[in-house]
Amino acid sequence: MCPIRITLTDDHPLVLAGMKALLQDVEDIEIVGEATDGQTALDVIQQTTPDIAILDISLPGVSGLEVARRLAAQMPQVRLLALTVHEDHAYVQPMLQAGARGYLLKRSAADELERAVRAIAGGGLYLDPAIAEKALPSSHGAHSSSGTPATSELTPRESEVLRLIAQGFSNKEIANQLSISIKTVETYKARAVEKLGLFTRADIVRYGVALGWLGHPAKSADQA
Amino acid sequence: MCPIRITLTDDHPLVLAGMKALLQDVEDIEIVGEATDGQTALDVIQQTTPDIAILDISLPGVSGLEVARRLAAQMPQVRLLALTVHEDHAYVQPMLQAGARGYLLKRSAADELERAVRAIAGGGLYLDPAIAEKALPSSHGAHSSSGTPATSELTPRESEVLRLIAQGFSNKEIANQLSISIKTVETYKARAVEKLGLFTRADIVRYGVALGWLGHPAKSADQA
DNA sequence: TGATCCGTCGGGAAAAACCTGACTTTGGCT
DNA sequence: AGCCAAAGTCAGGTTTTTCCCGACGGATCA
Repeated sequence: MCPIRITLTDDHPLVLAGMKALLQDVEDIEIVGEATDGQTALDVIQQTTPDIAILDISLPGVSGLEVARRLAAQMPQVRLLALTVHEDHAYVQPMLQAGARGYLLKRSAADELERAVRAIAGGGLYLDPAIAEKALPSSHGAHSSSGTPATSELTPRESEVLRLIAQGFSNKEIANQLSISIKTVETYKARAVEKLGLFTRADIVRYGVALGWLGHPAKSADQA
Repeated sequence: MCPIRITLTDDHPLVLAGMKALLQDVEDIEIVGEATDGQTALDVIQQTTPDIAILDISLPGVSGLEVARRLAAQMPQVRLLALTVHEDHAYVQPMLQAGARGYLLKRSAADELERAVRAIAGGGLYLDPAIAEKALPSSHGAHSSSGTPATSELTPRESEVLRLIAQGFSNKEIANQLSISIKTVETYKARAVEKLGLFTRADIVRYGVALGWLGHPAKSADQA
């Protein structure tokens, strides 16, 4: 039997190296590629066509979610294992809808990683126990045709504004950054919080934290 | 020669296991303890008295900074290597003042970890190149006598208010939470931003992120 | 060929934040 | 004992921001 071929993606080289060290000791697992950002991950995965692509969701540049969506469209045979610190439901669902076959938390036990890999390699689906509880109950049928079911389907503008708000920018500052009117910013914000059921700025910040918009000091400076 | 004895602390078991895997392959390095929270870290370190304690700064419960300060007071012979995602200057300085002998970023290359360990074990001080630049220029002479030179000497109240602001709460919400007048909250905020040289809310959020006030979705719920 | 969604704005009312100034208590210093 | 600085507390009044309601053109889709 040929080994399970895996690519790893995490924006922290140290964490990446750690996971690699963890996995490469295992007999029938082979690390065939690594990346520390979304674009590179896409490239590496396309070049190596691994059995499983493990990727952190919070990536600089192209986000993990974006990577997942593109892979689902371009290389559906590659199975995705999402690996992240975020256990918020709002984040799990989109990831699974984007085609992820597994969702593991960084706070998970180390041996869960191998377990998840084997489960997915065997064609299964593996969710961390902690999130499995949350993810399953509210589940839905299976409509991946038109695109977006319920929550979290913000328009790009809405999402952008919400992120900037979470980062502490005022409507005026956002208006300047995006070169639009304050009024427009207010509209996006209003529509976004309406869709997501958020009320206070603190809600928005929490949402942003869950989505990985914050907590990555070094990165940022993306949209222009 | 006896090996370098090390304890590891990181709140993500997976990351912890990864670093362990990275380090334990090295000849003269021995992992003598692990922890995933600040209190446990303190216990483990006190029990094992390692040569070097590697600890992530953003920890649930007792923060890494707090751990560093207590260790500096109780076990100065244990050398600390701070390991974190935060490369903000505002975070490096307090950590070094708290006695850390090294500061490494998770975005650092993997071999830097071993390098840092050896440097510190040899009695040296190791800063990640990326932060060394920032840390050194603005530096200071060597006044560790009275305590706090310039920044970050917020009163408890100021710090508390600033944290809540970073989390997105309005002055009014904070006033309610702390059972004080809005006006008082405004005063603390004003004094805090004055001391820290912050200007916009976004500045405050960034400061909070650097201090680990945000970015830990699952955790929180501390002060009452 | 309407309905709907997205991006874009304005006016005016309401809320929040900001600036200036002030009072009290605690503690150290002379 | 008197002095003074720092920390905690608050108010009045002005400025800024946000919030609510409404609107319009373009694209898309049935």
